[in-house]
Parts: sequence; C-alpha cells; structure tokens
Amino acid sequence: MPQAQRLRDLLEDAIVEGHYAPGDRLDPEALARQYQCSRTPIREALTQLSASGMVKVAPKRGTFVARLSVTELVERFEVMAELEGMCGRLAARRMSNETRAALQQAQAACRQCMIRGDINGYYYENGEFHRLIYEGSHNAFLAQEARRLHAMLKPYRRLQLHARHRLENSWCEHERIVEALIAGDADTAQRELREHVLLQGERFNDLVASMQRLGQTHD
Amino acid sequence: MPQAQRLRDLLEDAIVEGHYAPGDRLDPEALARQYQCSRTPIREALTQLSASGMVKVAPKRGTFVARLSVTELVERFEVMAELEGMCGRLAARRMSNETRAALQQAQAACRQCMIRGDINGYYYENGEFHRLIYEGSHNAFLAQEARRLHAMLKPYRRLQLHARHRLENSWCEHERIVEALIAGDADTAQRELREHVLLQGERFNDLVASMQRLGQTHD
DNA sequence: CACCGCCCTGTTGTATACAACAACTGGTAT
DNA sequence: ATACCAGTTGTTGTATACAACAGGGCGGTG
Repeated sequence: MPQAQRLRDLLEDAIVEGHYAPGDRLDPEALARQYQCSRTPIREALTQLSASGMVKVAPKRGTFVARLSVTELVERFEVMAELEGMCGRLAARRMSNETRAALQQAQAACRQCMIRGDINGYYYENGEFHRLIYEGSHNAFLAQEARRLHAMLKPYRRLQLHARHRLENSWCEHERIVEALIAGDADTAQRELREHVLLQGERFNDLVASMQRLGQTHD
Repeated sequence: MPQAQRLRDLLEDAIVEGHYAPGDRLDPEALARQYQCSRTPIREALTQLSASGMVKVAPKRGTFVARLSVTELVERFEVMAELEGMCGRLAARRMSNETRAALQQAQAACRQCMIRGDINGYYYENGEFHRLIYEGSHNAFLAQEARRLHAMLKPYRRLQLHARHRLENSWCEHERIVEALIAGDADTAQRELREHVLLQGERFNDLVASMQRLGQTHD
C-alpha cells in the first residue's frame, strides 16, 4: 500500500482519537521528519484529509486540524441524524441475523461500560454499535458516507459523553433503537436514531459550552 | 488559485458534462501535455477526484472515469433521494423569498424546454431547479454534499431524460414539489422530492438498459 | 508618534528525476 | 496445448530542488 495512504489513515486516526486537537497546526516538514519520508506523501495525505474535511488549509499560513464553528457543527449533526435515521430504516428491513446478534452484543458491552462509568469504553462500543447499523443498511455507499461523517464528528461527540447522565440516556436510547430494529419496525428505528443523533435542547448547549472551553485552551 | 484546483474543476466538469465517458482512461502524461504542466498538479487533481468518487484508480493499470455498477448506482440514488428529501423538508421552512421566486422562474424555464422538447435545455434548468432547493435548505454542508452527489450522478441522470415522456413526468413532479415548497408543507415537499429522485419501477429498468448500451460502446 | 512601504522569511505549489512495482509478452518446457 | 517463468515496459509513488507568493517585521519618513 502506498505510503501516502498509510499516512492519511494514521493522521486521520490521530485526529479522530484526539491526539491532535481542533486548531492544531500540522507542519508538513515536521511530519516528514517524524515519519521518515519527504514532504510529498505528507502533502498528499493532507490534501486528502482536506478533501474529506478533517483538516483545513490556510494558504501560505499553514495546515490545521479542522475547527468547526458552531454553525458548521450543527449542520453536520443535522445531516448525520438524517443519514443515521436512513441507515436505521433500511437496517430494520435488511439486517442479517449475524448483524442483529452483534448489535445486541455491542449493546450489552455498552451496558457494562455504563455501569462501570467507563466513558472511554462506552465511547468505543458506541462506535461499534453505530457501525453495525451502518453495515446493516446493506447500502455500502451509505455506510461509507455515514462512517466518514461519524469520524469527522467523533472529536466533538466525545465531549458530549462527559455530560452528566449522558451515558445512561444514550444507553436507553440505544435500547429503544435495538428494540425497533429487532422488531423490524422501520419507522420507529428511523425516528429513534434521528432523535438519538440530533443535537437538541440541553445537549446542544452542553456541547457548545465544551467547545468554548476547548477553544480557550488553544487560543 | 493553485493550478491543481483549476485542473480538478476542469476535469470534473469535463466528466460531468460527458466529455469523458465512464470507463475512459485518464492518462496523466497526456493530460500534462494537454494542459501544459507537469504530472504533479494532474496527479493531485486526479487524487482529489478519486476521493470524491468521480474517478477510480486501478493501481499500476491506469486511472479511469468511474463506471458505476448497477448496485453502486442504485445505492447512490437511494442516498441522493434521502438528501434531496431532507433539502426539501428544510427548504419548505427556511427558503427565502428570493429563492422561492428563482425556483418558480427555473420551473417556468423547464416548462419552456419541455414544450420545445429541448432535452439539453431541460437538463440544464433541471440542475438549477435542484440547486436552488439545496441552497434553500440553508444548511451549507447539506447543500455541498447534495451538489457533490448530484454531480456524480449527472452522467447517468442524463440518460434518463431520453426515455419517452420523462420530461413531461419530471416537470409535473417539479410542479407538485414547488407547490409544497411555496405552501411551506415540509412533509409533502420531502416526500415528493424523495419520490422524484428515487429510481423506481420503469425508470430503473430504462436506466439499466441505457447503461448497458453505454457499456457496449466502450468495451 | 503613526503610518507606509520594502525586504526577508517561511510556506506552499510545481517541475523533474528516479526507483519500485506489477502487468504484459514472449518463449520454453512439460 | 497449456502452464509457467523471466524480461520488458509502462505506470505509479517518492524524493529533491526550485520558484512564486504572501505575511510579518523592520526601518524610514511624514
């Protein structure tokens, strides 16, 4: 596999997992030294990340990890909610028995993390939970787009989970979603997933507050 | 503006407008000669187009204009329908008076083209019609994604319009959509737009047939 | 003291050269 | 006749060097 691809995946992971914070500068030369290669593959990796919206290039000033404004974030969550709902609607009809079982397993794992108060664990299992629903839609393109958006929003989604009782609420919502998916109730699955993802009410305010704190640490 | 960006736009346009057909080879060296530059910016342009799904690279064998399989196409239309529906739902509530007027104007232009049987004209005005609804959603990210998918499907969408009575049917569907949008009826706008975009029944078969003809001319 | 302009520096974008790699083609052996 | 092997060729991926461009700082001037 070409080096640029590996670098793209590595950098994407590092961004998504929070090793680089939104607004951080990504210096091509430093990265080139770090990964023992020339600027060319680094440049290509950054270009691709820029295309997928993970980084923003400020011409002649540097490349930075994308820092989304509140508006941009709300817009993306709005689209994400719709795509997740669509995945749910399709998955309710199309999901295989294996995926169904895996989903219930992921939900059980989420429950364990919730009980232990293990936020990072929940965060990971939650990703699995949603990924399974994407795959369950049996629409590879939809699943790919959903994964892309999910990755893009991951750094911000993580902030939400620290809000009080968010884990419990999230898990209960999952429970209703699983129920609808198992029952094959497409409409309910779609609606519950949309609501689950959509930023609304308190959660919106919590997230904005977290972002502002995040912003202060890097300005 | 960097040359690579210009080239990307140029190539994308050329593909979308059908100057290159799905399956055509895009030889970097030939393009470099054609555009009087080195392979570097060409390469970058092609990489970006590959990321957005317009071209497919077959490692060590060449770069080709994406030729979507029937499955891939159906999947994309399925997602497109959902996104358009979402645009419609939001636009019904958020569209400005100017956009509303522009939409009615585009619809009138479509009507003229329909009456004249001007397929290319209709094709163009149809693009405007849909673009206005995207913008009307007042969700810049959603609009961008919708435009991207729309562009990707454009070469195939064009095939549909040649089917008998497709222009008339399309225009009538537009009419119902405009009506719902003007009335601010979000549910109807969403539903009508979804149906309008979704490949179903006869139209699906027509498109598959056209694609097979297209395939034969390039194999 | 403030403002304007110039130079320097840093960053990106492009060209070119080179190396690695896989696919194709020709030939040979079984 | 077919399968396999090796050389060749074409293509991509990477490194490096260079040029262009913009921004920031510094100094001069009003």
